[in-house]
Amino acid sequence: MKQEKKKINQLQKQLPPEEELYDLAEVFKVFGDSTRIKILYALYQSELCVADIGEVLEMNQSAISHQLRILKDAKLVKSRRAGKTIFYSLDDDHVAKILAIGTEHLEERK
Amino acid sequence: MKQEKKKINQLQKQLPPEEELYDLAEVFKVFGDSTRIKILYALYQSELCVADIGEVLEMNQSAISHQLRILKDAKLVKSRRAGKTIFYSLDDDHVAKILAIGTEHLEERK
DNA sequence: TGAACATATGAACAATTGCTGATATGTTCA
DNA sequence: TGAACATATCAGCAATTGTTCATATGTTCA
Repeated sequence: MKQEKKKINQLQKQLPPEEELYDLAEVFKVFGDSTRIKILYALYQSELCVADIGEVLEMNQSAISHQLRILKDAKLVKSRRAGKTIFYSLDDDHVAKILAIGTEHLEERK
Repeated sequence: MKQEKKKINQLQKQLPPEEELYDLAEVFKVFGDSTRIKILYALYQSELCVADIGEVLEMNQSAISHQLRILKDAKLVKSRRAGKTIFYSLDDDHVAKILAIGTEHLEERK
């Protein structure tokens, strides 16, 4: 009993802080939607404006805009304005890495 | 215009197949919940039974069981029975890798 | 300035999700 | 076998999420 409690306590202490785990889950949540995954893959090929992404995914402008906002808040994409148009691109190379490992996992479990 | 259409078409073709992208999103969705992230981190330290996980996370048995089912379906954890008890552990090393890269991403965007 | 265009945002709705409490399944051992 | 224990599953609820439609914001150029 005593030993058991001790073990539980040890494990609890070894967990990263609550807030960090929460943030980590938040990042993955952003990857956890196929529309956003598609956007990320499209941007992996090339910088694109909102309208183009919409055409590639065959979805309306508003839906894309909403998802881009979420991706941007998560720092997965960045944007630059060129006149009326806003171009989006991947923010850092972690994005590609995460996609790659996810794919690897899928491959292996086949 | 013609060029534009062509570019869109190219991008569409370069995207991985719909189903693959969907599956990829499904995997990340599993990582996208803090309860499951906690379970994965706990299991990263040591193989654990359902009751112990419940104590570490301070959550009831039913909730843990449900999440373990989801993790198992996604092949992120595996289980072995020892009498009445069922021990869970991480299924493959991708899990740890994915957690690590996620954390890296969080670090850098601070 | 104001019309045209590109994008962002807000409200609303349907669908999905995580948790709870109750109960079912499976295992041990007296 | 049956009581005790460990885990799994089910139904139901509250909360969250993705999309749509309507509208707002921001930019260009005549």
